[in-house]
Amino acid sequence: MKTIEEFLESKNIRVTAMRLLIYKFLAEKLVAVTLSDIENAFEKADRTTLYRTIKTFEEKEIVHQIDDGTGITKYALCEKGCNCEIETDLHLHFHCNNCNETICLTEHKIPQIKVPDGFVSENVNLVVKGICDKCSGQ
Amino acid sequence: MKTIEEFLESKNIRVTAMRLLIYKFLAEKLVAVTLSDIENAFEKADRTTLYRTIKTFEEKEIVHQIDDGTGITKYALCEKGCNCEIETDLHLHFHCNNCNETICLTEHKIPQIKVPDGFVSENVNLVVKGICDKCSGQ
DNA sequence: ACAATAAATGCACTTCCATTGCATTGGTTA
DNA sequence: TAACCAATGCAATGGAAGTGCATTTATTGT
Repeated sequence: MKTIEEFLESKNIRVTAMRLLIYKFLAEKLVAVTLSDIENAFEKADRTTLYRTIKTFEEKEIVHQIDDGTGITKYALCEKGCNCEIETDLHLHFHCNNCNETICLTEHKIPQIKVPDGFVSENVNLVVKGICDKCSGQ
Repeated sequence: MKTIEEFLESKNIRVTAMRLLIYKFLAEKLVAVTLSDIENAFEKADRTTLYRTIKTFEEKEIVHQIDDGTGITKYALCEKGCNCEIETDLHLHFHCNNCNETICLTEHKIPQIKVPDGFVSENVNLVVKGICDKCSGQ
């Protein structure tokens, strides 16, 4: 078990206090978060720093971006099993219409999608919307 | 074969010059368009009018909205076979990373997606990204 | 045909998120 | 320790979505 510091360094990400905090915040969250979510969690930090930190994490492939159709970009840590750097690795995101949370269903792989002749598929974005387990249990 | 006027009236949409123009514009396009696309096509018209016209078309279910992950909402006319008013009717959208166009693949239905226990699926958004037939033929 | 009514349009404005430029701070390295 | 480069913070911009209100246009009833 590596420390977070070691992990970040192994990904060529310089370790700073802010980055550690943001990484921990993402790690605690089980759902994808927006920039504003992070902003609200760290009122002291500047929005730009958070933005650029996330972008750095994205470039270094420890975070991936999720477009769940709410119009606001969300981000989540890549987990074991998430090979989002491999374009053909496709997993599912679930957006709850009730609590508005978006969850990575890393273990749910997407079936191969057929496209018409002449089309080349490089990437697939699949978002299922509905009611999540927490909300449906109410 | 109904005229456009008759068609709009059958959907309880009042016919105006602007609406006819916008409808024809959408009908000519084989791809989904953004509000800005429409705006550029009709420089005389106000953006608000275009915006509200599209919203009206959407409400009356002759246009559907597409979220292709570019961050900009696109719209396309519903075609025969597109029953987008039925939430379980799901068809595929293809976004070309080369020409940036988004196409409705109405005839390609989405396979049933399994979600974990406790999750209720109401709606699915599936966008395949890659290279379209026109661009791949180059 | 005309007045009353309702819908459509146009203009101005606001909000929200994403993104960039630039100056400053802070950490690394020669 | 000086020089350098990356990270941070502040300010500002841009783009898209959405709203309020006044005006124009169309519809309806008398």
